[in-house]
Amino acid sequence: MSVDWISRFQGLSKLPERIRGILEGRSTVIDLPKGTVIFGPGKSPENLLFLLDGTVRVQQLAENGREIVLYRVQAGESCVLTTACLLAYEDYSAEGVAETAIRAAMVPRVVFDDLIAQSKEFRNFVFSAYSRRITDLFHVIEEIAFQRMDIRLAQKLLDLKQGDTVKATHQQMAAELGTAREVISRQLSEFQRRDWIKQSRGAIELTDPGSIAKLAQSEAA
Amino acid sequence: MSVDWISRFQGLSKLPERIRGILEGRSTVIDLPKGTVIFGPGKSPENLLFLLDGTVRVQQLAENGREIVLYRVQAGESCVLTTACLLAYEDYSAEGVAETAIRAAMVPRVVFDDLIAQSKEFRNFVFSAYSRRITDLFHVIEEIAFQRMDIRLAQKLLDLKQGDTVKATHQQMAAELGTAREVISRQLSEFQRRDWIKQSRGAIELTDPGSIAKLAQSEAA
DNA sequence: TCCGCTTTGGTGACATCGTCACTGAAGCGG
DNA sequence: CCGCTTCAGTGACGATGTCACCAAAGCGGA
Repeated sequence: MSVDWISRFQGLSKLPERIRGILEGRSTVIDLPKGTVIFGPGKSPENLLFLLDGTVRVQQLAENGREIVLYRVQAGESCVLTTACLLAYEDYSAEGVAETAIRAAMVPRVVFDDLIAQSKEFRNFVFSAYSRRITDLFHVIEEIAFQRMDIRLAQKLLDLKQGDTVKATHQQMAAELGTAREVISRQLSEFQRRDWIKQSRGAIELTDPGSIAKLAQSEAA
Repeated sequence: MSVDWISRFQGLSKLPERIRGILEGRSTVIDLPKGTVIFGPGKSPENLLFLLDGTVRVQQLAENGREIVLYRVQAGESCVLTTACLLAYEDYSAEGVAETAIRAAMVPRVVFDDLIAQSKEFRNFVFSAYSRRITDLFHVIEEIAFQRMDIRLAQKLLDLKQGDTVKATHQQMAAELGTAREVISRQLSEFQRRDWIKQSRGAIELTDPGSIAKLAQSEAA
């Protein structure tokens, strides 16, 4: 499995040749279909993943069926954080789902621990990944607690747009923001009334991204 | 500064003698008065702290003056997480404040990195601390996004009570839960109407902790 | 002791958000 | 075309957040 996937990772480019060798030699590249649950309640993986292609959505489920997206892991990042967490505390309700078909490098825990011990560069990569995630979580908390829903929705639309459309149902947008579907429906109706968007079943076309961006900026930190 | 503070840390008890020696020899025990800002925007410390006595409150400030308590670091835990974060991303608004007078062991970054490299036990301690914090943050997100305010307030009252009273102003309770003072005032009025509490300036006496606990449990995960 | 100031808490009015119940339209497979 | 499921729209109402303002409690100085 000696594919050169390491060079795709910004933070791993400075690894010494020897460490690169270990990481490359003892990892396995795997492909998983869209929708695969990478980790979740009662499903802690034995291996740590480095994401080569695709994205993983990490979300939290509540008892009442509501859910919220915490963050996404993009290609070139690692799932270290949540994975490591699960190893320590098994009893929480966050899960990671392959949002697209994904390709990832799988590294056994022992190898990971070994690399941490041996390479300062690898440590930097890992701790930097943790930091990124934690600041993401801080950001999520700040948004939920203090930001108006219309502004958050505007930001999310810009965040998720591909070209000038967002492919998502109102229910999915609600899950993104941790709110109820009805709230999304009303906000989108209002956006449509202002001619900012055109709605169709399962998709939202941004006809006036400028105005949306203006709203998204209006009180952002 | 060869005080034996390490034995106070549950997770460090299994450290090999050699590692203990390094940690003990290269750390400095310091005392800080109540209210000291340990870290915050534009104030990232050069050293990592292990908290021996007292508690540190980690909170986030929003633009509009609102704030929310993210978690507390108790004696026997380390501030590794947020400290490490700050080293990577300086631009966020969380800060750590000494909630009481505190005593802490200060470890330079280089020593910390060295210990990570050399000791598997130390790595376990650090990663376990990260995991704890991250699950805390997940919990905070879940509470903010999905839980009713009266339930959250009841939980917080039980959490913060010393004896049968909570010493805090309505404003401070609001900051604990990331809400507005008025909301706290109204909820507490309702609790008082039910004879669950007695209010006085800057303090809340829990006269019926049982009923409060019942509410706190009512929909908790 | 009284006065003036700050801090703390109380309240009404209103906007926003979450919940519930229900309706109807859009797609999809027979 | 029919029946089913999924998706979206809506009114009513309770819960929460915001704003403006007031009242009471403490506190320090005259």
